[in-house]
Amino acid sequence: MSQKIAGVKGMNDLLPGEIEIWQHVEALARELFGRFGYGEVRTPMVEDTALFVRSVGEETDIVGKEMYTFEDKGGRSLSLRPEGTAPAARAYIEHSVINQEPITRWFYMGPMFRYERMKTGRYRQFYQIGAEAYGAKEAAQDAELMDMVVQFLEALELKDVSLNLNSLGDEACRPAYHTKLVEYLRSKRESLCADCQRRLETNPLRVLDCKNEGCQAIAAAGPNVLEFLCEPCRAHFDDLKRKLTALGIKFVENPRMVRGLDYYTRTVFEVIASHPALGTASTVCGGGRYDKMMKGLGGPDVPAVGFAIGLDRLVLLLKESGRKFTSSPDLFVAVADEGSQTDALTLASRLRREGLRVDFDTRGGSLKSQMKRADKSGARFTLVLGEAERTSGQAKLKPMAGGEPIPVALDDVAKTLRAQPAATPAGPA
RNA sequence: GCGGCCAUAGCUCAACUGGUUAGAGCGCCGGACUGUGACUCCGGAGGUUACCGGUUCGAUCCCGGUUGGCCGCCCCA
Repeated sequence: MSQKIAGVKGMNDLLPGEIEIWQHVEALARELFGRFGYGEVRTPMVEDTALFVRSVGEETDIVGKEMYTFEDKGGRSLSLRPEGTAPAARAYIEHSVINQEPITRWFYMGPMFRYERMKTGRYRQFYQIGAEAYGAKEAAQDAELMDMVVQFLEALELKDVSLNLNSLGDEACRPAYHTKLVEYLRSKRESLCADCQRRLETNPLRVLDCKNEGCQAIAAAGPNVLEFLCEPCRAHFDDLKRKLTALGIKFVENPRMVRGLDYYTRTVFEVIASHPALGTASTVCGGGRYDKMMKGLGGPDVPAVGFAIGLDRLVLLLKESGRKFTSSPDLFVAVADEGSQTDALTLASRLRREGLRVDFDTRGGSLKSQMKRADKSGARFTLVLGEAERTSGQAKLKPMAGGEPIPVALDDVAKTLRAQPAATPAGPA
């Protein structure tokens, strides 16, 4: 017996029955983002490793220990993309888009890869839908982007989500805050948890969102990043809050929210969904402004702001909602006798050409078994084709939810079926 | 990367402290009803008990390893 081959750990198959949810979310994103003027881009899933090292940051966990990095046969160091912002920026630079238009709005969707310990809502191949706006440093751009996220989540009918907002300042004010924070945390070192004592040296900002109660109290009493913002950063943040309010977008100002990627300046935001099905994977969207990244990658000095939505987590929430996303056939064509199979196949073909969703059991078999299949398919109507129908040219549309069969000419099936009122949701007990 | 829990049919789960041929529900296939699904009844297929090794007269059960899944930490979407 040959060995069974299993899928790679942390990388999942999506089959019919579940894929419809993904398609629903993706279709909605394309439609809605298009309304906002965002165009879709597709970049390769593999990039030069240096792209991520220079943008995401060498010291981040993502680059430091989670990338799928390998050498190709030409000796190049390549990596499976762990996120989508850097590849999009690379494409933007490479195609000199800045010289063609002053403002560019892009979105993308597709798989990302991080070698991590798996959990609910966290996989090694996971999917993001992201958007990036290049060329506008104004707070209005941040606000428009967040409006798009909010409208997207609303359209998905997701409840219990909250938008967290913060500003990390820029190169003019962040260093002073950083120094002050480290100074303060050092003075409280003995009271911090073991993890935070380590973070103090590696990534002091991370102490701010430690779950430990003692650390939270210490962080809350420490220097507030928002109080260290320089005047331009302060003005930008205030402007953003005013515009969000004008848009009717509720947000929570959270001066202790930090993000794991190095490229952010000024605005950072997260959308948190509180649902038990997500466990600790409650962040469904994260984003922010990265005004310095383009230049850092050797491109033009172009400001940018973007976000990424975790599609896997959205799908988990939609599964929990119990909503149905599958669509059923309009008609099932059943064959009464073997001699009618070719005509049935031809009929099904014609009706599909006319736009109907038609199911048909190509194996034939007893009429009873075909009826069972028709029932299971969820088809609205079943049409039985046999010798009698072929000679008379007349058949019946049997409503699977119950009721009287509707006489129909074989030449008129699509028209007659479309004229039928939608099935009544109410059924007998 | 660290700590803990778990793995039996396609799915959800049984099988007293180690003891004959590993069961049920759902699903699937067929029949009762030979041109009509659902409800009911009857029957059938489907398992190397995740994998490898050990202890034992005997292992689904005990032990070790591997792989995979879940939870917390870390981190993030």
